[in-house]
Order: sequence, then C-alpha cells, then structure tokens
Amino acid sequence: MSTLGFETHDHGACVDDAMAAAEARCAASDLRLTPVRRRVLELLLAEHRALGAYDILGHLSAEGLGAQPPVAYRALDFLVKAGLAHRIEALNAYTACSHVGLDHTPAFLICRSCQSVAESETALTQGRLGDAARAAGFQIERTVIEAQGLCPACQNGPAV
Amino acid sequence: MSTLGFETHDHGACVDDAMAAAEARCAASDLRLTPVRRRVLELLLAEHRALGAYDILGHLSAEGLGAQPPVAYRALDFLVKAGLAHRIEALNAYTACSHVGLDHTPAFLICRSCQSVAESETALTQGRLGDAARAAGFQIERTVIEAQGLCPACQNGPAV
DNA sequence: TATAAAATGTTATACTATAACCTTGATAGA
DNA sequence: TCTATCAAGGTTATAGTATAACATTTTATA
Repeated sequence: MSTLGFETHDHGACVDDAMAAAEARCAASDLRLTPVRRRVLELLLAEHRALGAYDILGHLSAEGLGAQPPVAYRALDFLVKAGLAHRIEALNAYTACSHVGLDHTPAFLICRSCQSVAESETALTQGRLGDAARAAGFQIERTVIEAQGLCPACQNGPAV
Repeated sequence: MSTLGFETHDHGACVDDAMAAAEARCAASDLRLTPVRRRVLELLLAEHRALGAYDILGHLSAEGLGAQPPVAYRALDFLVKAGLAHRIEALNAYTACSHVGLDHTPAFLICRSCQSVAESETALTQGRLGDAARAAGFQIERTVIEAQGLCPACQNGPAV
C-alpha cells in the first residue's frame, strides 16, 4: 500500500509522470484528452490538494478556457469517469488520481489544517466494510473511504 | 459487528428504543432535546433512509415547526454532534444513528435502488485505512466510510 | 426577578450542481 | 470531397445545498 501526498518528492517529475500516464490511458481507451480536460487535470495535479469545481472554473475562465460551471463540471466528470481524478465527498471537491492505471479502490487522508490530500488504496471486499457487506448480503459497487485529521507536518505546526 | 437497516424487524420498537436511548443520552450529557430536535430525530428514525435537509424542512414547515433552512440545519447539526444522527457525505443527507450510546466509527451501506441505508461499525485504527494513516504519520480524527450498491432486496427485484 | 446563555425565527446570500438548448469541430461513410 | 453523425464545448437559466448575520424568545440560574 503506497500513500502519496505528504512525502516531499520531485513534484515536477510527479506531474510529468501523471500526465504521461493520463495520455497513455486515454490513447489506449480511445478517450479524448481535450485542451479543457488536460488543463483541468494539470490544475488538479499542481497541488496535492482537493479543488472545488468553482476553483477550477476560476482558473479556466482566467485563461479563456470557459466561463460557465458546466465547462468545469463536464471536464471533472470526464476525468473521474476515466479514472484520472477522484471526487472527495467530504469536501465537495476533486483531486487528481495518484494511481492511474492501477485498478484500485481509493482511500483518502485529508488534512484539515493544510487541506492536503493523500491517496491510499484499500481492497473493496476485504476488511470490516467487506465483512459487513457480506454479512448483510449487500453488493458493493462503489466505496467512499475518507479520513480527516492532521497530516504529519501539521501535527506540531500551526494547526488550527 | 451488527448491521441494521436491511433486516425486517419490529420497526415500532426500533423507533421507540432509539428515542429512549436519545432521551437517556441527552439527559446524561445535559443536552436539550427540544421539540424541533426531537421531531427531526423522529423523522430520521421513521425510515432507514437518508433524508436531505430540505426533506426535513418540508416536514417541519408543514407542521408549523419552522420554515427556514437554518431551522433544519441547526437541528441536524445538534443531532450529529450529539451522536444521534450521521451525515451521509455521498448523498448530502442525514440518517439516524443506529448505535446510540456505543462509541463507534460508523460505516454505511447505501442502496442506490431503494435508498435504504444500513449502519455498520468499523474501528478507527484497525484495517487498511488505519495502516495507511500510521504509515503516513497521519492522525485520524474522523472517518467517512460509505459503500454504495444494491441491498439484498434490490438485487433481484426491479433494481434500476 | 435580573441576567446570561441557549435556542429559535428571519432575511439574505453563498456555494454546489445540472437541465436544456445551441454551436462547433472531429470522424467516418457515401 | 461531401455530408451525416456524434462528441465536445458554449451559454442561459435554474435547482439543490448550506451558512452568515442579526433579532427575538425561551430557559436556567444567580
């Protein structure tokens, strides 16, 4: 299990790798990474944070890429469906996927102080949630696994 | 681990028990279960489903208990803080707690066909999410664990 | 009763999201 | 090459979710 987002790392390479993976995935699956979609993915990748649709829209409109909400929402929907981004339900916001290409069940660690988001992985059918679902005869299709708290850097620092 | 919500059961007793537990908890913790708060809890308990704040508000205003959004939101906030209800992030909705009094980390099984919600329990620090948090040095304060899919009754029936 | 604290009532507004319809541009078949 | 088709983007309008701010009422307690 790898958790990305809190470690210091070569972020330029991190972004480049992710864009390359996204291009590869789109090429392989006959998905079109259009300019708007590409730019939204770049915005999400720029920080290991979750961005709201209207944050995205602000950037897009400043760059002349579209001024109305559906532009941002459609691009985000595409990225989520394509597995290139995830929606963070607890924040009504979006973050780039850190595990493109791996068939995974994402889990998120969300810092309430610096708003950074780290993506980890879980198994859909393992663990207590899987046990509970099996016991109840429930057929899981999608999971939302999000933990909120303090990241390592904010536990001593000026955490609110 | 008990999962409530999908089993057929004596719902009248289920509601009565939950209201009694809520009263006991409020009495013990010096919390005030006012008429609006009590009525909202009753509305949530009436069905093992999640209700939106505006669903609640509709009932309240029909009953002369308050016509503006803050009335519903404040009652819901109280119930959530008091541990008598939970917010379902994936639905922007609320459901009554099925484990009042137990210090628990709730997990939810949400049927996309009939909208029923079953509450189960997990442990905060166990399992893969706990492992990931420990490995990353992340301090969990709250978790959102929600599974969406099909409940037993809807797997054969007229699931959409 | 006087006072403070908690809860409620109300207005206004902010934030999040999508329906509906139109235009543009890419693609593929005749 | 033309043109039918469809995916994507542009735009308007509106639906759905949530809270700030302030006034009033109720409750608990000094």
